[in-house]
Amino acid sequence: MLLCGGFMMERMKRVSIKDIALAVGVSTATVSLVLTGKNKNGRVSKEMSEKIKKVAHEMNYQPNRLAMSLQSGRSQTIGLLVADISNPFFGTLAFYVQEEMEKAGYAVIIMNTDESDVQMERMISLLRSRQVDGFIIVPTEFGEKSIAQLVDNRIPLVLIDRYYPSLQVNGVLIDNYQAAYEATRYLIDTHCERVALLIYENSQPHMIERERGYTNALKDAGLYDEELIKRVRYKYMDEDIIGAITWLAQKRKDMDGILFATNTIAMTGIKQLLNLGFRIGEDVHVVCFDKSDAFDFMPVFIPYIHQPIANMGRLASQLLIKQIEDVELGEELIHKLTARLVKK
Amino acid sequence: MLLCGGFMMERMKRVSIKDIALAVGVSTATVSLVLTGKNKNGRVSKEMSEKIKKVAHEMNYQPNRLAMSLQSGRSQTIGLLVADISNPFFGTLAFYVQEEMEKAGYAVIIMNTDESDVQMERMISLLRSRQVDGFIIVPTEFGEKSIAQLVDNRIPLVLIDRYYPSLQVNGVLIDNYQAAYEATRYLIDTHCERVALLIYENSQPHMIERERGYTNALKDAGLYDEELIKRVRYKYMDEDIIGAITWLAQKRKDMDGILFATNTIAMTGIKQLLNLGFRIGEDVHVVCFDKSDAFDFMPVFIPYIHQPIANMGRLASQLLIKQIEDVELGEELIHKLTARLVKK
DNA sequence: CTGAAAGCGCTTACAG
DNA sequence: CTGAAAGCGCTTACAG
Repeated sequence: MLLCGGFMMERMKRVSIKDIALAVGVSTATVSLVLTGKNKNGRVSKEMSEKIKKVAHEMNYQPNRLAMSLQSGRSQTIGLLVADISNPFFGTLAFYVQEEMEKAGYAVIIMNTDESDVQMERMISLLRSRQVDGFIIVPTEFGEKSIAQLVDNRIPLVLIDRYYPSLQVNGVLIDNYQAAYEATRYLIDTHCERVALLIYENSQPHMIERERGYTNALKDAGLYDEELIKRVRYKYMDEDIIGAITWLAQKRKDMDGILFATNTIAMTGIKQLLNLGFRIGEDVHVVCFDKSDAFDFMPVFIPYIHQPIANMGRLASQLLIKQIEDVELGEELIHKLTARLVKK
Repeated sequence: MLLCGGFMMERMKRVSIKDIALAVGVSTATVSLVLTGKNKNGRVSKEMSEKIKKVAHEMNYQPNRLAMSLQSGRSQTIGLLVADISNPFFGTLAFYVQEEMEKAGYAVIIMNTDESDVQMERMISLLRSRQVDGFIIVPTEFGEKSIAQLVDNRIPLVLIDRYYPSLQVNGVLIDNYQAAYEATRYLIDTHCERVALLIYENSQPHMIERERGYTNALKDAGLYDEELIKRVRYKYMDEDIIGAITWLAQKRKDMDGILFATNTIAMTGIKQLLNLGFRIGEDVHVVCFDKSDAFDFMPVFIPYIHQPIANMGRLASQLLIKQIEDVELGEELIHKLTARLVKK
């Protein structure tokens, strides 16, 4: 029984529950019951049930999830807001979020905020009007208000990679203080005495924590010097980094170590060090956040802080699903995973 | 007029057109008309119209796009299927597709096929049941049947990066033959006489074209040697590449150039060359597809074929939108963009 | 064991 | 100028 023989060349109207009901000679309610597997206590007879399934299959019935969603109030879709999907860190994060959510039957709509608060707000509202069941968000620097609104409205939400300390909301990130402390400590142990920090000029807690880890490690070793902290702007990153490295090279000829607060900063920073003739691992030691494929091509191994991206993505997804499905969540709001320093 | 004062702590039922109608004392039809801007020929009085807008705003009304979609049959959502979102090539592609589709009011659901035909089929069906308006797909090697079905059903669809020659469907990709020819020609001009090719063992047209470009360039120069073509498996890429390079180094000591058919192959390949003590640009010259940040760290510049990813993503999006909105499309089905060889 | 009816939140003829 | 009604494709009490 092929009902769509001659229509192959037209964009076909898809077959609905009604068409099946009509074909079998039964009500749509019965069809729905059978097809959704809610025919528990033998409500529909075995034979009828079989017949309905058979016809549905023959007619190549695909349920319209939009209609199901409208009915149930659940879209089985979540929104993932990242700063930039073309950045491998976020790409990988998206990969694992997607994988984990799909297992639970959710689709993921990914959008880029490009670090803009305005964009983030727009996208949240856009996705809400699409009735997403929840959000996983890498929040922007000054977007606290938009996030607070989600929290107030009890929208299922997990922040990832960064968070706002004032908000009562689930967060998944690494222990940035500990990671930066350990990385700095490593440089000290490598006999660096003048360790610089290159970091975003930015008030986000995860950056502040990294700076605090760096600062404390140096203070604990009696080596702290405020002048060695160089801040760069996200928008003018490249020129600021080049300027900072150049400055350090000229004014601070005793500089012998650098902690790069992000991988992106490290990429440009290391390039500039090489341009200026520094021999990494000899004239200057460096550590950075996150591995980059590029490091494999360096003549010397570049130590880095390994963020467990897969675990971050998976944990965030699991927390979100629990929120959506109203499962008890446990006390802990912020989940700090441990980042490992990889020294080779 | 704030109607939701005390409910802030409950997950609120969102305000609907009905609530507004009730509040203003008018029918839902009128509210809909005003709010969708379809109140052309003064159907609704100016004052009433203003009042409705005002109340809608005060009640913080957000339309439910699911309901709109069910009604209109348009979800304003498209599916983007890539091989792996954590790969920067696809991440960047996704970035531009997303950007372009968003401009036109479409959301993008991104999914990973992981190069699996089965996965691709599953995802297409999943997304169809979510009523996506169209697809942009990086097709898998043997997934022709799933794609053919979309074509038969006249689902708006654009293939990207790869295509199936037998199908009448829009495609956006680079001229792989020309690119590979030019790259190989460049190696010959650099005085290489024994140019190897490292390529996936794979029957996809884009790979075949790359091989054909390579082969013809060498034949035209009278330098072709079948033995210099080494095929690697996607699943066992690393070991196969290492094996291939090692083989070339041992058995083909006269090998003096390599064309890497993809960036991923190049990354491992170059690493292995370095491990074996080859000096790139001296003992052996290489060219590969796509730039990688890693190349900035090489002591010598690595020539690469620059694929115009942004243009590919944008063009694919525009073609898809035209299909969805039934705009005349022009004769050309396959759009081959020119890839540029970057020699520094 | 099965169906008629109401409803999810919208839009769109149709009638007045 | 405005409203009642039907419908998009489902599900879910309710009634029999």
